Amino acid sequence: MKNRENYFDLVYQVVKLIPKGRVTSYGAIANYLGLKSGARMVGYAMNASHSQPDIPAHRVVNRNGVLTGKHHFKDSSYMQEQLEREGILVKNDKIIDFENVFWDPNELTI
DNA sequence: CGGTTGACGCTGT
DNA sequence: GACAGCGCCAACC
Repeated sequence: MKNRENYFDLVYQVVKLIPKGRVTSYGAIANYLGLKSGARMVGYAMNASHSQPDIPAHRVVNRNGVLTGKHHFKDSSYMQEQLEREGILVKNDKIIDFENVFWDPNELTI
């Protein structure tokens, strides 16, 4: 049994904490976990989230607010569909008012 | 053990 | 403002 799940779990914990109607970026999670520049690792962990149906990966986008990982979901439109379902408007695979719906794990301390 | 890939991000031009 | 290149680190071949 590898401890790698522990690493992914850290990402899962944060993603689960994302409030409804909010989104965050890979870099924000990486920074919160202290992984710095490990944004790619966060995305990699998300890829393993397929074993964790409780992981709202659709709430995680890149720092541009673009649904870069939508192609990894069951359906290409699944990610956008879920976001719109929570009141997040998506246009051209990009989140509208991204900075408005953006949620940073660092706010937890505020 | 070495090279490539990747749901990213930043800096430079 | 758009495009290209580099870095960062774990997983995969």
